[in-house]
Amino acid sequence: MTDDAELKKAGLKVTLPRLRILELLEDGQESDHFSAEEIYRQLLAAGEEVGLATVYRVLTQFEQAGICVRHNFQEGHAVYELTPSEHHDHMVCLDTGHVIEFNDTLIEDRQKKLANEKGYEIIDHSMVLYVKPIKD
Amino acid sequence: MTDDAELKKAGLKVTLPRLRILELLEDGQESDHFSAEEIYRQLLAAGEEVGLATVYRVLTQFEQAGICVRHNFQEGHAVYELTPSEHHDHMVCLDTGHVIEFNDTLIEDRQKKLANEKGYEIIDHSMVLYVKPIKD
DNA sequence: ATGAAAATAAAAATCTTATTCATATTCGTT
DNA sequence: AACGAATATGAATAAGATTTTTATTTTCAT
Repeated sequence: MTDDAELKKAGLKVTLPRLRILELLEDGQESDHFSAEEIYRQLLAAGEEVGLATVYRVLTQFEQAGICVRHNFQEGHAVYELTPSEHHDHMVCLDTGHVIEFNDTLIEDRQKKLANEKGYEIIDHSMVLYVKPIKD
Repeated sequence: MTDDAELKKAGLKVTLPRLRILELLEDGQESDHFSAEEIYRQLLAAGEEVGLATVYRVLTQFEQAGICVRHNFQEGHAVYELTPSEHHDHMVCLDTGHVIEFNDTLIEDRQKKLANEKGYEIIDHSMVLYVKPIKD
């Protein structure tokens, strides 16, 4: 689907800031998770005249529309990534800050089971492994 | 170990704010995870003359000393609990805010295995299940 | 008891995110 | 292609959480 259509489907008017932010998220998709501040600086660096308030507003709208998801790692600010087609969890390398995505059905199933045993259903979950490279 | 000794062992001078905050964490241990603001209000309510800045400072020191651990759930502020003797993860009820602690070695082992497969060792991890009661 | 080192309270600063508001842009209808 | 209502924008400001600064007070080894 085109970015244009993606925004319309979400009931959002097609504006330059929204297109640029969506493109940014799509471009970096494999490499990175972005903070609002990072997106803001990249837009400025690219010559866009955008306000930080707009970045936050748009990211919130994207999140509500299901276009992207927000993660609260431990850096004191949220990071966003395009909503992945398949759910995944994260490893964050404490040395490099690199983010690795992974998915494990064994864990997912177990989580459901544990919640059910306590009388709950899982609405959402977050699992982040903070790791360092094994030295050998 | 006495609170007094606990502080000294951490290289922290024994002061009233530190004792009071430590007591608070110990008292509520089973029931709750506290935000800095909550601790501050409880101390004020108890007649202590303590500054919010001190609460934050002391909590940070406690965390560095390993006395307590900080969690970043999704409420916009961190919560603290005494460092548990056995590691556990959390379910947070989205209806009531209630926090349930649990531990599952099956998941823990699997996490280690997944990290190792990618060439990493786990330094820390966080797993939070956001849940709602099953209606039947 | 004394004094150096460390801790405190209060205020102000910071950082992240949200809101207000006057202006500008989108887009369905002419 | 222009109009106009609805919506979006940017700048400034506000709000909430946490940290830092600074002058004063407290701890604790002597």
